[in-house]
Amino acid sequence: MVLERAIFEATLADLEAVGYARLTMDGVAHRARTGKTSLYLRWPGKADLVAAAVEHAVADQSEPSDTGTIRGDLLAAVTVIATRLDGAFGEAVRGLAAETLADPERTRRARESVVGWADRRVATVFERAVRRGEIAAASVSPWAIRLAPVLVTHEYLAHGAPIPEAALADIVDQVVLPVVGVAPPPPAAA
Amino acid sequence: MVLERAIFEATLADLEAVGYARLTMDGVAHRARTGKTSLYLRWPGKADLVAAAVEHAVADQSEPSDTGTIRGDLLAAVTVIATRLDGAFGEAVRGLAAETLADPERTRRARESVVGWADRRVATVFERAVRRGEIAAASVSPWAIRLAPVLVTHEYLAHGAPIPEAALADIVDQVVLPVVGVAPPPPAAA
Amino acid sequence: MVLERAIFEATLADLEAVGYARLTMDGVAHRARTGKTSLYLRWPGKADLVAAAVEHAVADQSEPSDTGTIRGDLLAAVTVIATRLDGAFGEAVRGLAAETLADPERTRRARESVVGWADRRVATVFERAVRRGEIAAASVSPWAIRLAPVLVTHEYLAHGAPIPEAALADIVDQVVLPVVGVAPPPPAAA
Amino acid sequence: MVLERAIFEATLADLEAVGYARLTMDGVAHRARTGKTSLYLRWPGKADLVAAAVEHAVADQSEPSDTGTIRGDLLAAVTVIATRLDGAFGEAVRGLAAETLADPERTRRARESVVGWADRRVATVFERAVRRGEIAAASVSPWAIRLAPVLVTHEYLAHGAPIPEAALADIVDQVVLPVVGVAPPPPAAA
DNA sequence: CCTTAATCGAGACGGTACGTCGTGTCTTTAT
DNA sequence: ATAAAGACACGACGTACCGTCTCGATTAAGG
Repeated sequence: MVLERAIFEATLADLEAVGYARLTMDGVAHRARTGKTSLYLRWPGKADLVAAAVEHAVADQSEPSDTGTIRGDLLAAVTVIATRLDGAFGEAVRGLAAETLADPERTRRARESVVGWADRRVATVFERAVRRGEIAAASVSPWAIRLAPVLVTHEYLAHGAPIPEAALADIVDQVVLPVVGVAPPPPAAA
Repeated sequence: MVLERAIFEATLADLEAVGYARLTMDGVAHRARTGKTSLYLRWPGKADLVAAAVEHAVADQSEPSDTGTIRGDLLAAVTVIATRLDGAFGEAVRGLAAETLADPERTRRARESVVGWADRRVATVFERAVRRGEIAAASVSPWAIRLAPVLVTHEYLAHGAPIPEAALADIVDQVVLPVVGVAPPPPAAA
Repeated sequence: MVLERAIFEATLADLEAVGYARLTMDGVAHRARTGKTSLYLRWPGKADLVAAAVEHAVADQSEPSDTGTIRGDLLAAVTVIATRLDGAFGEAVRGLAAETLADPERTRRARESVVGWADRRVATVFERAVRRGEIAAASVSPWAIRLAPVLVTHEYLAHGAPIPEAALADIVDQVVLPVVGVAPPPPAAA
Repeated sequence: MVLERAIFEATLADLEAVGYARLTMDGVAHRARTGKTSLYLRWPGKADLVAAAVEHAVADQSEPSDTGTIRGDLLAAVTVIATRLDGAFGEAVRGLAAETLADPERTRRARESVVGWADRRVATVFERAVRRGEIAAASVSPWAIRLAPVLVTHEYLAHGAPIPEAALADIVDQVVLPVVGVAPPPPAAA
């Protein structure tokens, strides 16, 4: 297991260093001070390795910060997503978009995990807002939850990292808050 | 130019046949009955070629169909997007998400064009709805326009093609219509 | 080493089949049931591969046949040279004449080996003749030894294979024997 | 014809600059300030072009210098041959050894011309020696004539240019003079 | 003098081989 | 048994030339 951890770290480091497209199995093995054998014993290919490394990396979840308002919590959440995308995780997302894992079901799960962890954060934010009485429980649907993760991820795929703060605020104010029935704050005077 | 057209057609055909990941320059050249030289004379690599082929393919725009209501028009629009994604275009989207073109600015433009053409369709739908008085002009923002293309594209990237009709309807009813201030129809009894 | 042997055999077979100019690395690799990588791991290019294959092929030396007279022995020797030239070895000679190996010193050695093995055969013939008392030890110089191999090789380069027997006899009777001080036999009545 | 001359000069210049193996039709055309069309209109390929250029170059024959003795004349002759080989002509010889022209008969003639012009020089030297009474007319055979050109050319092919003067002297003293029945001078004390 | 044909330069084209790189399998050596 | 190390078969990459071709521009000869 210590080997597995070293491989994951090497994978993430290479993702960050050269990106998904130029990441090589040889390179990962070398950085992890092991041989390709050890990689192929565990994962059938590059895409599977990257998927595993990323799932491992997003596993450690801290509680989303509580700012007192749904808007503040959402801004905090999208900021976390945007920050993660600006690194190894983002590169993995690009790779998983393009390539197929050996097992189709595994592919589905890996792609799901790209936004899944972010979904859970947003869901927590919404639950808090319902408890606070800021939004109605009925307005919380899977689509409403997924909205923020998807839009931020798309922004990354289309325009790269880092995502400007203004875009994050727009996503929260012009899309997410209206969908859950909260009036966005008046735009600041330009 | 006749050669260029043949290359584009070969590229799209191969995208459809084997997908982006297994598309090869040799393969495209062979199908277009030309040599690799002619490809590299025009584009520096596979990603650039695919980007050009796709931009060429999405260029021919028909007018979005007018069903009489914003909901009908939106459903028609997302269906067109979903249909395009289930083919060469979709495969190109995957490739462009993962790979970088030779020129960064060109990369940005290519990625923009992935949803740009769909944006224009949705914008037309919204303009009609404003004229009909279904929605307020103020509720039409770039984010509102981009919403449908992004969500459909994400659905494709995450779950593959074809996208179920129910998902398309959900995107329209639960996200887009609320954001532009239209009450969605009551859910049909299951 | 078993792989190396297979590569040499494939190289010689292709030399014989298509000649030096149309021998390709791909072709050799395919015939040897290996990949180009394995070729380039060992030799920097086509010329080096062919040089190595030829040196390997001429390495197995049988004792020059002993006919009892210097003239008979020389005729046997030039016949062996001529026979070798009419095959893979001859094609390699053409290639080595025109192309340069990666390493200049290696080039010199490879070109030397083209006639070197034949020199050694002729030297043995001369030693026997000295022991028999047919020729004086003083008349055996490096130039006298090299004479036959060079003339036969030139005949091949200029007029191709197979070299007519009459030409071989002329080389022995009109050039080599006079140089070592043996009167050639009177020309057969035409 | 002025164009033809320019092409020949460009060919010889490129032979001298980069050697036969790396000479390209594009390169010659560019240096001659013409297009490839003009080359292929006249010669079917690189080997034919080089053969023609070389035949053109060796055409201008000066009378072999008369030093008063056969040995001096022979030394002068082999020096001329060695000098020519150390340049474009030598590179062409390498090419013609390896490659085949479009027309086999043409190939034969081209290869013949490599040593043919030198043969004629040596023949003249021998005629003079016969007139002087240095050698017997009977000892002048085609093989005796060809000996010097072949040995010098081989020395070039095997060891490259420039050929050391000592080797040229050895060829004359140890091989050619003995064959025509002239006792070579005693070796100089080292 | 004009025009009709030929030749030229320039370079795109279809194709073959090059030499390199990465993949995923397999073998070897050493625990 | 498992791990490191790396050789191996394979296939795609992007480049260089080949020999063919098309295309204007220029030149030359003939009406």
